[in-house]
Amino acid sequence: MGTRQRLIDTASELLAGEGVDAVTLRGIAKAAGVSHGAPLRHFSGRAELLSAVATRGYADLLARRETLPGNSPRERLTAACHSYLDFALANPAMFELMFRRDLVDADDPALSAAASAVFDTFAVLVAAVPTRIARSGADLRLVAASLWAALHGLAQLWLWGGLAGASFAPSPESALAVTLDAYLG
Amino acid sequence: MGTRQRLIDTASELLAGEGVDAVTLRGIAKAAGVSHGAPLRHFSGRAELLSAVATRGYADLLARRETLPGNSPRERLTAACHSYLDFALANPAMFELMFRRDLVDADDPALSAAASAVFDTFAVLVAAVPTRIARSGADLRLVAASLWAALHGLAQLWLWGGLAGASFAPSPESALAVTLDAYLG
DNA sequence: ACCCGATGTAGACAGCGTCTACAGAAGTTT
DNA sequence: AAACTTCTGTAGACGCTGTCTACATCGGGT
Repeated sequence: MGTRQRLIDTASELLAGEGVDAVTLRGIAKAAGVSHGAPLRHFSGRAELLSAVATRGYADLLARRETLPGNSPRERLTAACHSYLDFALANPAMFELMFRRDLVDADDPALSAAASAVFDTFAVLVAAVPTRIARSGADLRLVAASLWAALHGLAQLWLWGGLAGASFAPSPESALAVTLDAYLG
Repeated sequence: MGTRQRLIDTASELLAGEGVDAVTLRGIAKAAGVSHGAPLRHFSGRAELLSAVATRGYADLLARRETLPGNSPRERLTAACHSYLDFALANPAMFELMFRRDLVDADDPALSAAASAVFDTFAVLVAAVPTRIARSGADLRLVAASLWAALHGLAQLWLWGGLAGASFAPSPESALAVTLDAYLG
């Protein structure tokens, strides 16, 4: 296995184990057993290495779409929504990295392709379900974007800690149920 | 005006003008005309200073709720939703700071109070509107959280750049319209 | 008049990303 | 086979960051 791939693997493990702050070039290099300057032989800088990590994150997220349970399009869509939230809650650091513009090279073609693929497959799932909103004549891509944003905000706010507030303590699933009801009910 | 307040003001201007990366203790100190160690006389560290800045951000966001146009509760709710999105798009750096756990002290009581106030007033607005979902018997606080998350995700994804993708270029307003239709339609 | 806490300054330290100089290994060309 | 070039890794340096400490200064209370 080449050093480049080991750096990506090590960075992924470090990310999952220690959080996004621990993913430093020097820390990755040390964890991978190379000198602090070695990563720059394989990546132009930190952003490029983290982009490779984030790209794998999008790929993992997309892989969950391959085996969605459910017989009807509607069931598969709700399964996809659950899988998005599950991914974020199970891999909070990776999820954060994937949407941190300052840590990642937004112009990386592999990264944006992986991100687009995630959205595109989601849009396909949405288009297959005759939602109430779709019947109103709205652009289906727009509906998909809106629902995706709702999911994303749910994951983000939950990880942020704002939805576990004081007097009322909902579970992520219950909030998701309300969201899905709004769009699909 | 005390040095402490000037530091907060300078940091806010720096944040709005140069982005979240530019908000460094040393940069703020220089822009405020004091030595690099002076901020530590007024704040325990960077997180505490940025928490004060973010707290003002939540206060500004809340202030927009004071003068919402619209005669009916429903109109005021949609106005509040628009104002949330407008705030995020008009103050992207502040919006990012407000939800960056790593930059801010989550245990700061003033900060969490300001954040809670924003959500609470929103929940009040939601409770005043007889949405289709509310009629289904769901917890109104849960509905408010779900709608807030949808708004938040819309703002976040738009600033991230993911919603302005390739073949279809929606405006934030059109996406918001779909979201509002899902919850209120 | 004395003291002491509050405020600000300057210097130091470790850690960070990145650049450069250098060394060896590997492969290619002549 | 020899020479040269490219790839890969190391070590050190630089400027930046947040934070800590030592020192000066100033203002009010005893």
